Amino acid sequence: MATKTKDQTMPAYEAQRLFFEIGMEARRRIGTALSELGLTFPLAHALRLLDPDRPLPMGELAEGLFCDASNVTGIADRLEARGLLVRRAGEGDRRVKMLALTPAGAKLRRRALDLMTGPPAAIAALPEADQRTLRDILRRAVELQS
Amino acid sequence: MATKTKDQTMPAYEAQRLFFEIGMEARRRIGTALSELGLTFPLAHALRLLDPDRPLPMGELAEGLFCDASNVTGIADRLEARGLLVRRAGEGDRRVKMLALTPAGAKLRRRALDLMTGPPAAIAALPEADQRTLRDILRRAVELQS
DNA sequence: CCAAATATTTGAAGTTATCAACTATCAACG
DNA sequence: CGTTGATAGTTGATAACTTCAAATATTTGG
Repeated sequence: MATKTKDQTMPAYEAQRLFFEIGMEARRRIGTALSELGLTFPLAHALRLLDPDRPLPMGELAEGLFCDASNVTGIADRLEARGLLVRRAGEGDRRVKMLALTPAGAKLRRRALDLMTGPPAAIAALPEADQRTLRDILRRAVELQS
Repeated sequence: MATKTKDQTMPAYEAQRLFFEIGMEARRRIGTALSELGLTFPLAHALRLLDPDRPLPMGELAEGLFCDASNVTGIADRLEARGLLVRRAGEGDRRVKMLALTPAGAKLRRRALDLMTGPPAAIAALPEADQRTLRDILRRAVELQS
């Protein structure tokens, strides 16, 4: 009978490899497009997490970015220097500073989001039936991992 | 009749969004695992592109990493300092330097590759039929984009 | 009130990135 | 030949990103 050694030809492995490849390509493409907006990945991810209608404490942004709080200081500095957000005192607790997008920030965020989640790369080329199937499978994958 | 505004509920868009989400999660997971090997993404990608059996000119590594040649100098420096590769003179053309993995480099490369393409994340949790379908669709996506 | 905990900032150090300038080598043409 | 121009790699400057440790300001709880 078959030994339990997971040989690398199993569908999961090839799927993962393809996933990796497509992801790398997408990352390159998005990175190039972002740099044309004057954005880097960290700045773009910060914008992504900043809801234009709901200021976010810096600490929560650090959580969302999975990075040290001290890192967020610099990121907020750069975004603030470009007029994309303002630091506001937290109500009730003057230790916290809320990051609030300016109109310019909200506008740039919209453009960055469109780049990041918008025009599908390899996926757009697929026939619609495949797109639907892919969506369904990825939905299941996301549910299962959580 | 339907206006041609691509509404964001089309399967391609949601599939792309899910793809993005799964990719981000995978990147975090892999980044953490790589750091336990003392590797960063650039170093790991460099290792990935270095075939243990075929030394690579530094310029070609720069192409593969989509970065400036001067960047590769530093990356090669760090890998060389750790005994993972050696610079060898190119045969015939003494301008080029070939990067050749040492046995230690080849060993660490294997471990990094296993992390990067190995244990599938969300995908492993899927039923095998889904994995097969996913693989087939991603294959088509890769073919179509090239 | 005082001590401990929390939110943010600062400073040091290392990695990554790009650009421009430099060195060394090669290739080719007259 | 020998100069001229291209090519491979390095170096130095500058900037962003990252983490850690230390400092500051504020809050919370005993």
